[in-house]
Amino acid sequence: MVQHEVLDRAFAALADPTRRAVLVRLGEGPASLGDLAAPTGMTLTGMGKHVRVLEEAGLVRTTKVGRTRQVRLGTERLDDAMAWIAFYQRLWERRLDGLEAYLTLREGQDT
Amino acid sequence: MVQHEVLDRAFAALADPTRRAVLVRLGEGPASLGDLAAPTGMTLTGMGKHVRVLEEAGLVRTTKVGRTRQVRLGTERLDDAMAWIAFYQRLWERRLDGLEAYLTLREGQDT
DNA sequence: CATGTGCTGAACCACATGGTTCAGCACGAG
DNA sequence: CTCGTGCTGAACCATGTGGTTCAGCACATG
Repeated sequence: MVQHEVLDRAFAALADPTRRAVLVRLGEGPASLGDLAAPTGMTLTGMGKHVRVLEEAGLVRTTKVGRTRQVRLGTERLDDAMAWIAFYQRLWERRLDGLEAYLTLREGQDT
Repeated sequence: MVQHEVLDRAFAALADPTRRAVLVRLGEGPASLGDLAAPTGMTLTGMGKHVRVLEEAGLVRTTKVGRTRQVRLGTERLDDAMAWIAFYQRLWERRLDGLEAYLTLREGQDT
């Protein structure tokens, strides 16, 4: 099941609203760094850092086109992240079915 | 679609291998802080911080039982996190079907 | 009641993150 | 060739993170 570092980077990358916004934006098609920075009011350098984080997490791929850098989606890692959640979630679901029932029962009874 | 802060916390919480391990461990049933700290070789205080992060992210619920703190799963937020990924992933999939085809085509042709 | 154990809070540390400014490189257009 | 634009790198800053130690509170047990 997937290396830890991979998940670390992927989840960390997703933990920032600016970066999630970039991903959403990229869903509409590739964009240059400037395109991505403009709507946020952030500096190019700032956006550059975010994009690098996304790239190192494998959520995005970039290529230099002339003097602009094109950024586009690369969803493989997103699959990894979701796979992790999905796997354990399913595993837990069964547990919780029984557990929740047990707890609701207990909560009714004082201590 | 889910508040940003909620996702921030959930993803950030998942971005640490220690915390993911805690979640996995809790899948086997509730545990005390000490139970969780022991196998990691971490101090109680350290583990306490991790658990607090998980709790603030809504991934875990804790209750004080006597002088020990019982930690157990609370998967609602995990649903949120997965929902976000799943939503956009599906949205992107279509895009990428076309896009990837286009790109593979281009890659074959020199520049 | 006395004591040991489990947790909590405060203070501290090193390092990562999210952002800036400023200087400069490199490419495309005139 | 020259110039403006888009990006990049370095330096810097404030704040957050992941961990520690140490002091102390609170509960269960003898």
